[in-house]
Amino acid sequence: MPITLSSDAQSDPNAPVSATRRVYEALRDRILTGYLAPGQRLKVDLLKEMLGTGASPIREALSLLTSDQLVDRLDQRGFRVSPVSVGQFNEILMLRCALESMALSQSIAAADQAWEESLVLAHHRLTRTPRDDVPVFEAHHKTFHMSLLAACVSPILLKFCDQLYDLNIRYRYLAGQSGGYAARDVASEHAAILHAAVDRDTQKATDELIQHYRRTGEFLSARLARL
Amino acid sequence: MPITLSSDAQSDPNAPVSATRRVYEALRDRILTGYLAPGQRLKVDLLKEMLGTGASPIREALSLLTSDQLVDRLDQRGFRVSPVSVGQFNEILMLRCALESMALSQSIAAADQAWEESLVLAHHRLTRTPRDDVPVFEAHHKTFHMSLLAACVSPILLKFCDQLYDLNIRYRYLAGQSGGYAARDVASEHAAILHAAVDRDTQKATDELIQHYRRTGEFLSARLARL
DNA sequence: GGAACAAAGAAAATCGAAATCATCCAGCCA
DNA sequence: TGGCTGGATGATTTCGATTTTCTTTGTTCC
Repeated sequence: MPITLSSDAQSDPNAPVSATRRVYEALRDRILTGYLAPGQRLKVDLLKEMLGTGASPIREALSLLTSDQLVDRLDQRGFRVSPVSVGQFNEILMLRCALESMALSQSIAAADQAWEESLVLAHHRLTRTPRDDVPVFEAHHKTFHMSLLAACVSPILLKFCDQLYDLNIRYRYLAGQSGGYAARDVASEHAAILHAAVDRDTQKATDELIQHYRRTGEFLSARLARL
Repeated sequence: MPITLSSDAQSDPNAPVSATRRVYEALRDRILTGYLAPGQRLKVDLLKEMLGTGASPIREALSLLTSDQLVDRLDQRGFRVSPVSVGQFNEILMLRCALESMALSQSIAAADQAWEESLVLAHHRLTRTPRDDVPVFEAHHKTFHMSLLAACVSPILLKFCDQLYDLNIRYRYLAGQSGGYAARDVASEHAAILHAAVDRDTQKATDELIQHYRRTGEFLSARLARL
């Protein structure tokens, strides 16, 4: 049983959720956490049994994951988990620095009180979650980073950032969670970003954010090189 | 019968192409050209009849188009063509300037002779195509712009640029093709970009490219405001 | 008269089976 | 011996039908 990342809250909790959505989220979790390994073939029959549903929702969910770059569609030859590479890891790092800088600047420029308060809240929850409660910690971590950008008025840019965040998470799981964060003072990096954002200091906030990503990137690179 | 944009050449021309891919390309053309109007509901039964195929390929193609931001999936209530707005048009313009600058810089930095030659070829074909042969002109126009970026070593960035290009095209069709290009000397703008790129003048090339987009953007904005 | 409710109709989502396609291996020919 | 053709097998893709869900309309009750 893979760990779940519990994402994308439904607007109406008791609304009937489609099988496609359930399968989509289940498969995404399994791919991000590495339970489904990079490069692994995704046979529809096996997934049917694994998830207890028919072929149609499976294929639709796989199609959705294709454009998230988490699944490759091999025309007429099925699906597979997208492979990973050091090159792609560096590419994601570069793009996150570039795009999240833009998004954060725009977010701070359009900031209001509600944004500021939800950001503080997200940070508080992050600090209060032990790192070893991986699913909850990861959920709060993503919420914090996305809250930083949330006031940005560019939905497409936000979608790109969200996608890149998810792509990056795979590499964090691949490198192994244990010891990864403990070795650095990540909490103070988060706090520095938070304070700069709350102070509306665009330059400092984007600098701290990029430094945060670069440090994590160097750390993960070293670990990934050993795989 | 909508105009076709004839995209995405198959690697093997006589390979059996899946119904899903056919439907995907057909629907994408119809959405980009405006044959399927923004906001219009996409009933699977109607599309089945229109494209002469079953529900599964239709739904899969619609799922793929969802992540291209050309189709909205309304959970349990079907699909619709993504709506358009002036705000989104400006957002796309902003993002294209930012992302294509990055991609073009990287492309020129990694440029080799093969890239340069395919770029010259793409430009030549563009200049030799009359503007009123819309499908061919549009295909060559996209090929030229993508050729500029083609040496960029960041596939994800290229995918984002490609997606934004397609999103933008919708607005060009919406504003109406006739008179749009004739009113400006677009050909010389393309030539300026080409020469700067061939000269490996990164600064000039990105400047010209951004100016090209901004001028087109202003022109289209004026026309879209009248709709 | 208005609102809540219920039933009928339409549409979407899903399932199970049939058709299509790729792969693999044996047999054959050069 | 090496390469090619041709069928058998397993997987993918697709279709037709069923089930579930949403929407609309008509009704009843305040």
